[in-house]
Amino acid sequence: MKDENYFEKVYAITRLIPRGRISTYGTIASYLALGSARMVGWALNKSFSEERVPAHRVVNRKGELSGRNHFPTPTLMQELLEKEGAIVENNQIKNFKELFWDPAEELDIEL
DNA sequence: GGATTGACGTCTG
DNA sequence: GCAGACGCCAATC
Repeated sequence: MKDENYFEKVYAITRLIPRGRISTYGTIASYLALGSARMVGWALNKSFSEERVPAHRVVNRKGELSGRNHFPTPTLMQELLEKEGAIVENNQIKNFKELFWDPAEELDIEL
């Protein structure tokens, strides 16, 4: 029973994302030293079956809602992001830079 | 057990 | 600056 699986780490980080904040696969992957951003996407894919993880707050490096197609409804992701104050246009977050959240930042505060 | 795919990222052209 | 190809690591077929 490896509780310390890489996807559990991703769950923790994704759940720690504050409302109105957004993170990226590469940042999380780099922080968790997963070695590949794809691992993050994979973990989030399982997250739907595991627990309620705000995966809609996690987007690719371009700030694009790449995973919206995997949501129950392709519009759900955008709806949630807009509801949290994010400006989504053309399946891409306009104020992505402003809403960008880094796990290291949160860790720095905890430390 | 091998080959392909996958919610991505970085490099080269 | 944009487009295309390769690389990552794991799970699924």
